[in-house]
Amino acid sequence: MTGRGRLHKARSLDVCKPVETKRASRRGSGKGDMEEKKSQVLKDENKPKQREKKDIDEEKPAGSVKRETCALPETVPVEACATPKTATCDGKSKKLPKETSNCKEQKPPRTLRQDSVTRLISKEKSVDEVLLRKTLEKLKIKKVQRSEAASSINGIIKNIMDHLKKNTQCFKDISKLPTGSYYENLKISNPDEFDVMMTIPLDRVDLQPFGDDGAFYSVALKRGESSLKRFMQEEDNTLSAYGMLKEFREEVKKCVKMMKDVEMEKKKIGCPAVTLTIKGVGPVPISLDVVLGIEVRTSWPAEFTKDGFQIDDWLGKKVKQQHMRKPYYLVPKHEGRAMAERDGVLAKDVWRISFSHVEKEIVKNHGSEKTCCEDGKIRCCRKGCLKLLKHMLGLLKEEDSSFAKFCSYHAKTTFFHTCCSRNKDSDWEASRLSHCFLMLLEDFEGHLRDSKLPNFFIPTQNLLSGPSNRSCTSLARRIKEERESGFPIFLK
DNA sequence: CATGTTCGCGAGTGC
DNA sequence: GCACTCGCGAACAT
Repeated sequence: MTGRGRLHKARSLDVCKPVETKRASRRGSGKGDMEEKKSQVLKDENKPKQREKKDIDEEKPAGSVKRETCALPETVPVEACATPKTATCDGKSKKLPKETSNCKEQKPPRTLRQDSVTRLISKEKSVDEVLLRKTLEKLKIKKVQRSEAASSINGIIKNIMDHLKKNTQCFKDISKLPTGSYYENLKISNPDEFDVMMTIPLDRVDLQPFGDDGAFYSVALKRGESSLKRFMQEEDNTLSAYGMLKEFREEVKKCVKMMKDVEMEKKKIGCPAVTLTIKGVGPVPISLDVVLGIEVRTSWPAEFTKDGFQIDDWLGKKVKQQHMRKPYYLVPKHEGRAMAERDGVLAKDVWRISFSHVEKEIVKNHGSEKTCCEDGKIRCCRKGCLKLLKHMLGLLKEEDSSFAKFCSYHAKTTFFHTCCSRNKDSDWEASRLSHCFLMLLEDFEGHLRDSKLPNFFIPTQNLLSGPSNRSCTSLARRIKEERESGFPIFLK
């Protein structure tokens, strides 16, 4: 009854989408009556499909071999990887890259002309390509694991929210904003890290830059009643990040104390998160970052992203404006020593702008065309590339502790920059995974060599100011090695 | 590869 | 305001 009405409304909102359903459009590309009949048959059994395909299939080996990619990594000779671009094993039909394989007469050893026959290229699978796909496969999160982790985490979040709403004054208006890689579908390997911002709405604040990198501010409330009054310092009305986070922490602690298998980690200086560790779910402990945040319900001040966030050519001017009209968030985070002082403000009381919500939004909506990655439309490999980069960085960190200061946010930021310079969906076509990944790596190496990686939103902030130049160049060199030798690191 | 599942999420609704 | 349901998309699974 009401269900109908709802459906209607939902549909009518959807103005930009094509009217036809996916199924319809898929069928729309059907060949003819014959085909249509066939497709009915196919539903029952999908064996008989020779007829017209025949000519095309000519060069394929007998159907016996399906695409089993599994044997590959072991069989890939390292030398073969050294010439990734020209190594042309036609991945689809035979999965063995050995040149000795005799199953067919071998192809003429032609070098690929890049642009001439794009058809061919998409058929070709370089050695890299296969390894990368295999690696991505491994990085997938298992359904059961995800399910267990999600229900555990969701329960905890709900508990905390309920507690804050019922038992506190200052945090009673809180809402949750899930962010970070899990919620962006970029998490790899295990669902073992969750980030949830708990946001308090606030209108009308007065920001004063703290330091000169443009990311940190002191926050003064306008006069008037506020449940946050007790966190305000008398003299200047600034809101104490430290005081508020402390209180927040204590409340979360009260509530978490009752939970089995959940522990709270020690406070980390300057860190806006209350980190909870959940054991007993899945093979590894899960860490849940609960981040206190202030939601400021006004458009971003223009100076925030002056010269930054340049997505005009990638996602479009309109999208950019939409984002800038949305609220922004502040989290209790500072750099350096807590008691460092500037203009009468202590570092421990400053806030950093957070753009997690925008990051999430653009990761989910990452195409220059709105339809990118939708069914039946161009699929891209952007996310795949980023996952691979994150994975590689993780592995390199494991093997060399001097890379400890590099983090996945460096990967993500690099990725955003690369998306801006290669901004068309066709630059990222799914079939060109290895090509795209190589580009991304080269970009990353570039940033590392310069020791410069501007925050995507606040370009005055250099995210590589932490790590030493030495470790930057060393990481760059290491990545280059991997890139040029066909990613042996992924074989382990 | 088509089809089925589950989770995340926004919109809508009813209390 | 809030909690709940619904329908859809993304990603995993078969």
